[in-house]
Amino acid sequence: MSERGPRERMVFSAAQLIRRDGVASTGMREVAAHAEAPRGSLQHYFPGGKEQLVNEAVAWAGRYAGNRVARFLAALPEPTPGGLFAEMVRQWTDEYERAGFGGGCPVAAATVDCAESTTSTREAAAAAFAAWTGPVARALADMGVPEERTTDLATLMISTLEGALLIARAEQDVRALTTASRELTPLLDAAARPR
Amino acid sequence: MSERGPRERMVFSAAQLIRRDGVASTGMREVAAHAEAPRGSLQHYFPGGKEQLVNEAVAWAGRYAGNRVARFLAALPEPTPGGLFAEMVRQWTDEYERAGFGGGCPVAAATVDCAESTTSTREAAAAAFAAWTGPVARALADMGVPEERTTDLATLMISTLEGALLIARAEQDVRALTTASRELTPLLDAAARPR
DNA sequence: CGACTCCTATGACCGCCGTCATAGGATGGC
DNA sequence: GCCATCCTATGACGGCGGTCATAGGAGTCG
Repeated sequence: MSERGPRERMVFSAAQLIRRDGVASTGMREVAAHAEAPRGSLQHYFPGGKEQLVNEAVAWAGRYAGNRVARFLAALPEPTPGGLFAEMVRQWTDEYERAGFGGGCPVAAATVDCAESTTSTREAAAAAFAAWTGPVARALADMGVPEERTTDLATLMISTLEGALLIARAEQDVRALTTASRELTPLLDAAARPR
Repeated sequence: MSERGPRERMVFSAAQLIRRDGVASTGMREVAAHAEAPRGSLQHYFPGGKEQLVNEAVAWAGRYAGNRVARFLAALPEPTPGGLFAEMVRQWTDEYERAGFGGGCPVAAATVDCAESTTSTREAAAAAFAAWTGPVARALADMGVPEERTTDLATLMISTLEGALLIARAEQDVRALTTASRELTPLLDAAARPR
């Protein structure tokens, strides 16, 4: 994950811990330890305190998810909406089967924990969802989905994925994820066919 | 909400606070205060501590969601899968437009906050999802959805709803919810038509 | 009246957390 | 050598949280 400076490591570690334990249960000391960064660097790099760190972690996650889209497309021999969604789902089923159900989506965690209490974090989460929805919608457009539906379908895909993630984690079973992919594929592919 | 004994009020209050602030940010003292119950009653009724209280709140939420399904069906002149989903979504859009985006789903909150740290709560969340999926699946069966698809479609509906809830809260906009309803309805209704 | 059970009340303990304050290196330019 | 800047290090503080311990009503039944 590109061993950059301690600052980036801390943001990355924060995202990892948040997606596992939630925002409130993730301590600053814990982030520093996980990043193998000095505790004193926290207040140096993040004078805005935990709020700033969390917001940057959320933003990082949004960018990461958005960037993944291009990689998924590259992996598909023939890009289809259903194929893209299947890849998005597969990223998670792979992780869960390989490493267990330890973590969910950090943006979801931040939303659940901070939506009501911390305005700036809620806004960061909204921005992260936007940074994710945008590339997905553009990809759908490239596949022939009419412009007026690209954003709606992208939102649907991400909604379904996020919800299935929750259920999969609760059940410790990828069932909800594979079901989501299977059931949604026909609808998505139908939207790409010119009518 | 049926002014029952203090015990039930505390469970109900816990669910309300959890869905607003998450599990970790909800204090026991806060629950007692919200329920207008004496603090000492907490350890009396919930000797298992916070874990027990949270688990009961999650279970309560699951039962509540499951029971709602019958009410939604009763409200529909002609029951259809899409109509049921629209009602499920409408419950949330109504709340958000009436009372603001203060709360999400308590089961989602518990999953995000406790899935990795507290096994019993994760199991309670899985049970809550099951208590919700069951009635939905049975309703779909009654509408003519083939048995082998009822559970899958019910899971899809709840996945999509949960994810859209997250996005709606982050954006403070019901857009994701209405989109989910609109885009999923054709797929759901198609499954009810005998082929 | 006494005893017993159920519930309430309150204060104390200990641990964790975010933050602040302060000082100690390190590095690079001059 | 010296200074400025950037980063690191560490201890302390105040607050809050869950839990425990202990005791105080409040009925009820014998």
